[in-house]
Amino acid sequence: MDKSFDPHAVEPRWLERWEQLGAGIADAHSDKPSFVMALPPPNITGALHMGHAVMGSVQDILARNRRMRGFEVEWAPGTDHAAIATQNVIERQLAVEGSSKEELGRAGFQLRVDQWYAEYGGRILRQMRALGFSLDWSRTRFTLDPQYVRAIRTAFKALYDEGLIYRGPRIVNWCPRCRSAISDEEIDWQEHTDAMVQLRYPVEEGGDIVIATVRPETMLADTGVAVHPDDPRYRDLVGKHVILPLTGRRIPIVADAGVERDFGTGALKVTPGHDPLDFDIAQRHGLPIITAIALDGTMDVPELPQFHGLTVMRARTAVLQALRDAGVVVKEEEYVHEVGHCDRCGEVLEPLISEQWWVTMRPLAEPGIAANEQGRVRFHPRRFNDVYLRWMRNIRDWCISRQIWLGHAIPVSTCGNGHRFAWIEEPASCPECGSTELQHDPDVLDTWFSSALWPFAIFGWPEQSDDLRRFYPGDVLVTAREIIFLWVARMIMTGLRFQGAEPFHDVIINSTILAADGSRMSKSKGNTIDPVEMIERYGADAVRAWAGAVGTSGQDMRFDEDRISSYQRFANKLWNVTRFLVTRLGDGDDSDRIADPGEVRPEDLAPEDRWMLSRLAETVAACDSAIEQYRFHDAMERLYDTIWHSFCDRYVEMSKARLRDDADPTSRRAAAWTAITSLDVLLRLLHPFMPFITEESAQRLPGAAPSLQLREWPTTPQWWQDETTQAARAAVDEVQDLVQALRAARQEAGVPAASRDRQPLLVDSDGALGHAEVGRLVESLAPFTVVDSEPAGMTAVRVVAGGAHATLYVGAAGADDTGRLRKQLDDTGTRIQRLQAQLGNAGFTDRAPHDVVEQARTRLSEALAERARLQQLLGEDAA
RNA sequence: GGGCGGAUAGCUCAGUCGGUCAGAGCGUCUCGCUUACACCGAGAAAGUCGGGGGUUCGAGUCCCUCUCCGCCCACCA
Repeated sequence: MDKSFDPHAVEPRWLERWEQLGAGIADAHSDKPSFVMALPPPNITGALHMGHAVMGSVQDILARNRRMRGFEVEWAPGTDHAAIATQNVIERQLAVEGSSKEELGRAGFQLRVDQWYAEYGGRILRQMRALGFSLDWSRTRFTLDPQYVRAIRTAFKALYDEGLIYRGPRIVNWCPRCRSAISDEEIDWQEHTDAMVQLRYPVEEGGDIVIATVRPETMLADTGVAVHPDDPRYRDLVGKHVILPLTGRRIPIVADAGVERDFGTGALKVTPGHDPLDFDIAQRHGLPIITAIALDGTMDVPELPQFHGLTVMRARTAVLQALRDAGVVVKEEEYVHEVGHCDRCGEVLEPLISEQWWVTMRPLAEPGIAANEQGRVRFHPRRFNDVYLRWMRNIRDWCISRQIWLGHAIPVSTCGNGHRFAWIEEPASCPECGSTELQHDPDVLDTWFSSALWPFAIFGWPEQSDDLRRFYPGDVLVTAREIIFLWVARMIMTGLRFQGAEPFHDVIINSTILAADGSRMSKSKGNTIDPVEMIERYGADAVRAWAGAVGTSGQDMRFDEDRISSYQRFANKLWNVTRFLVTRLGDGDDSDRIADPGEVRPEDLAPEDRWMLSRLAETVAACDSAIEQYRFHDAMERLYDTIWHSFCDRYVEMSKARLRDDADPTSRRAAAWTAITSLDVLLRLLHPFMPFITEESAQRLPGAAPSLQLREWPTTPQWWQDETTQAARAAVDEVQDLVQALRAARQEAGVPAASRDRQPLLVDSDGALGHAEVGRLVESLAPFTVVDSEPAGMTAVRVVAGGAHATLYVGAAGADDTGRLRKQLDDTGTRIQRLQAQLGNAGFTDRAPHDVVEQARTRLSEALAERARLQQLLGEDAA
């Protein structure tokens, strides 16, 4: 075995082995209980980022844990076509090449898209494989697969026929760059500082009214002025008309409760064609809608040639100047507000009127709300339940049409006689009148419409396949906070609508990884971290262990590379303790493998063996509880601590002498059995977190299985926690406390902390183990030689640690231990005082729980014993 | 404007029912290349738990309030 763990030599071997074993492939016909998760399909817009690594690692912890616990685990991978995002990426690429999608044409563009998906889709899947994710690669899906397309059309047609999908002119968030509508959830709000201007509109019947706006250019499309009905300032003006400057249009003043009296001047110009609130007001008052901005984001006002064709920003300046010239500008001031941007391309959105397809959400949301309220779908951390419910309760209709090239065509046609119908297989003629003159709807669907069907579409729906029957509903979803509305909520709604059951019962929101300076990671800032780079640097196990340790708090987490490297060292530690056991216990034939020590009788076990078994039992219980609560960081920390500090630093150190060739055979076999058993249990517990190193180590154990994934999850026999074991556990803990105190005292006495000179040591207390045993264990952990009598010519340094005390002897340096003992006595005294005060308080003894009071009593008696011992030693000095 | 989250050692973070909860890793300092591991070991220093009030026998933990960060939602133009 190599002296240090080399992840890059080991990882490919295991990836191949798992593949050969088909470890991740689920059997739809097995009689095991199933456990199902769908991996959130990454967008094929580039490479993986740290978020994918965290999300996937968290899921793989569960997948491997459940597999070892006897579940038929289906963890389904796939990728998403991400229409707008991908189209933007490719268009940008074309622009760099001096080309464009228009130049390529539809077919040429599609070719380009297919190439892109083939190249990057494959790359993303390979990256996830490199992370060791035990996904079911045999069921890899893509949202553009023919079967998947069928699912989308089936869902669309069902909702359409039910009347839940409709088409209509509404004000939408329009992205002039993507040339498409987007949904409310795809808006990226950013703070802008603009000028708020007040304009004086003359009232036809005399006087005027001053309105406030940050978008003066839209006044060209004003069709009214609105004030609050209860506003005394304007009550007399309601019903009158203003003459709109620049255009000369005569528009009414209306009263609408949607107007905020306290904002601006309390009077609002109504531009229904370019503002959502104004659109609503216009609807309520029957005001006409005028469009002044075209789909490309330029002014569309042919009757005003001085503005026609200008971009919105230029028009803003030009119109404002014209208004100034006309003398209607009353005031201009800076104003900070939120402006919507396209979250795919960053362009400022333009609210405008267009014909779009919509889904009526309310009837779909109701069952989704109930599912959460009744605890059938729960979010972790808990607070996300409220986030989900608030959105669901205020849900609005969903704009699902997009005016782009890439994506799923809306499966609707209109015939020459005006009949419109949805279809699953595109028909040759109109089902109503037989007309063959069919017009295919030009729009495509919002990508999230297809994603919303993921949990059942991947299993073959609408076919009633074996997979669908077996793997729906699933169990757990692990995903990022930012897509709770875009994706999670919609999956719940479609699952309930089309399958009659929620797609999962637990939703784990994983942490968001921020850059080291606390800012968001983003490609534009160039501060993203590629997980593959981290794997190259530290190994996949280290990246995954880190992900497990930080992934489930659901909170923001600053990226900390040092923390990843600490898990690389941990892997190396584990590797080396395995290597140690192999060299000590290797079988003769094959020096790379540990020999089977055979059965061991419990009565042959030494106290430290039982101490270790007791720790193991605790660790298994702690891991189980942590994993069941999705507190993976607890499990990871616990394993790190038990493996490094209990097993390596303590147990193996205490057992080294017994593991030598020349040790007593019975004792040696007991130590070997305990060490091997411990390592075996710990490797199995750790496997979901660090699959590669654990597999590689486990291969060295006697009777190793081809993969840990085929092993059972560890359980512990009752006797690992019985009375004898508990007693041994306490006694050995006490020895360790004594050792620590001895080392500190020795250093204080002037012996370098790391000196290997073995000082003589007189063990004064017997403890539960007896003199000889305590002496043996102390010698195993620290550089002391236990003696029977006080050696001559050396200075005694007395040490008291809880229930134990000993005297060590250092060179005649004249070290004085009374100062230290006095200080210890003082500390014990204050501890006693505090405990006595607490126990003397009736409020405490009466109201605190019994075990807490008992604990305090125990601590007090321990402290009293320690004080007595200290006083005794110091009293001898005085005498 | 409403809501949520965070503020704990120099740094990154744990801390569940209020009762050994003042913790880990990294970093720093001392000392040691002890044949598993220097990707290591032994030890040490280091925190008014953001500020202020309150509840309680007892508060990092519960309540109120303030400050500073971050996020989500929202039709104040």
